[in-house]
Amino acid sequence: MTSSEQAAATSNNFLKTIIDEDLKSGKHSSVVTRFPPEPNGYLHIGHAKSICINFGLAREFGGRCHLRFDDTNPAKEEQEYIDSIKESVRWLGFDWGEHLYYASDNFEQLYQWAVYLIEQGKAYVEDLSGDEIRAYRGTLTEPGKESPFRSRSVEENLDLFSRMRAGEFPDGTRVLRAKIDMASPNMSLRDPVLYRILHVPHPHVGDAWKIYPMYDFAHGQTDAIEGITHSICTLEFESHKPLYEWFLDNLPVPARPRQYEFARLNLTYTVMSKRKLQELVQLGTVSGWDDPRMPTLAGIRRRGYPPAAVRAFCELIGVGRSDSWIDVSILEECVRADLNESAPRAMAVLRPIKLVIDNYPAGQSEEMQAANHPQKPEMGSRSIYFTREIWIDADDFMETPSKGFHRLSVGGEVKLRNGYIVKCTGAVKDEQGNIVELHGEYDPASREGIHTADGRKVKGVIHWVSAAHAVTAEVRLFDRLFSDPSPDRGGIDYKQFLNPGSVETLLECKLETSLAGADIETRYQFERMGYFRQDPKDSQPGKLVFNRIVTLRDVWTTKK
RNA sequence: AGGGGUAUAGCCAAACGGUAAGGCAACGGCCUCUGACGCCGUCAUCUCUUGGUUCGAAUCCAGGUACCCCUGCCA
Repeated sequence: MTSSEQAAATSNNFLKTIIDEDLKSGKHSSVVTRFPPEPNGYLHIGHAKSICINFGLAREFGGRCHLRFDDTNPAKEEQEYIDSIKESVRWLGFDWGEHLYYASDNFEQLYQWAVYLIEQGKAYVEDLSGDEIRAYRGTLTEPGKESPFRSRSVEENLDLFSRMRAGEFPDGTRVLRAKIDMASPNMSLRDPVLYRILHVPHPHVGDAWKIYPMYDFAHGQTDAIEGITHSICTLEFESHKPLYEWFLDNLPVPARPRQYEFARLNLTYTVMSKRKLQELVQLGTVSGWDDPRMPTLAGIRRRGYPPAAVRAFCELIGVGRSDSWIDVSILEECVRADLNESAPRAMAVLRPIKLVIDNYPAGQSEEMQAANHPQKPEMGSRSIYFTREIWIDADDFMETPSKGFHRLSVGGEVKLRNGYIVKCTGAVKDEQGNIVELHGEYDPASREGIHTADGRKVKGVIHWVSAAHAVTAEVRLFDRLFSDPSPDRGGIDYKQFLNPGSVETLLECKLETSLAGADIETRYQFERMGYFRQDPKDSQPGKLVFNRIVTLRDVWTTKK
């Protein structure tokens, strides 16, 4: 555990304080939370925060966390989303055990409770149209007025509601409403809609229902049925809390859950709304929901972010109630911290230029051992090969070096990582003056260390790959999807901030031979270049494709 | 006749009337066969603001200010 994780792990937040007190006072004997997505899209990094909070709290306090699909609006929901949500939660490292639930499994109970409310004179069937309901609702500063249908008899309401269920009426013709207070300053208490007619099949319960409960009528009661003790949601549900409690107060529910709200995650340089993400997919701006540049869990998974790094990130950013913007670089830093520990090192040349070692015999090949991790000998080593012709990165050569550049230049020398010190003796150019090949000489006595035969220390160490042994691969370098820190700030079309250089595809990269048989899941550090993993969709044994997960920190190029 | 929230460093964030944790970033320096990693050090006389209570206030009280959420038959 790094010091940052330690600090974060011990750091307090208001939810832990509440649970701690509830447990100590005996209000609850154990904690039960739930992660309740609607299966209407793919999960993103913002959901990861909620997943980590809910499952994390349950884990920390020895309770349990349910996975519950809040599937009350079949018009938007699909089995595909149910499957992908389960997969993403598992990928993140959480397990709901036996506790997989669907709000729709409670539809009959919810219906009975609606009937109960009607019998109590606390709900009525509304015949007003949607537009009329809106007009009657009033505004933020003016009270609403009561519907003429508000005073229908219990008998008529019961009859109409059962006929709604039976499918007698077309969509949109009637709704069931709670009779609360049309003058409440809280809009959600102005006779909220409980049920609407929807002749739409449901992904989980099929075509059993023609009416479906609204979120507000389902959520709290479902929490109560499942025995949820702490129902944790985001801040925008705060104004629904009085309604959440109104249902619990007016219905014979088996338990009394409490709702608590936290601030949702905002990340810089990306967009998080489902609508915008969907638009990027539809427009073809990205290759799909799992494009490695997307903030979706499917995307960062494909990109290669380790789930443990995402968990560490969620722990690090904390839980509060103030609107906050987290810089993506913090997420990236968590990814680096994780990968630095676990990723085996390898050498790969991304923008190859040939270096011919003139004093090395043609046809000779020397096998060398390279450590897989500089600080972890237990991770072993692999063979690399030194030959007369090698590839080095074009970025590691400057004909006339700028101040502070300590890589290769004509007349200069560098250490070839895990190999020899080599001195550049010249650059070959084509007619246009482009450098096409470098020549150099090696020092046979310089295998160990970075000191020359005469005791000088070379400043630069660069990576390289034997030309005779290299395997060619495609490498995709990703950058932020947007060039602005908050592309979805109001007023301006977020698409105008799209970063045209968010992906760069390099087709002729030269990798060391050990990478030819690389495991598809293994994440590597290509030394000095960053962390990489094979693209799980596009990489094949004969045609390798690597994704750059994240760069290394680089003070040299950021300073320039 | 509006209501409900939130303000602590560049970004997060702790503190629960006892004298401003921690992380990220930044800036110095050390180490290094990755300009990586690691290590050492610096970084709020002060908590949006104005008053008040108190021996003592980021914490309590009163008044301002800024931002967020709420007028779906979405969740």
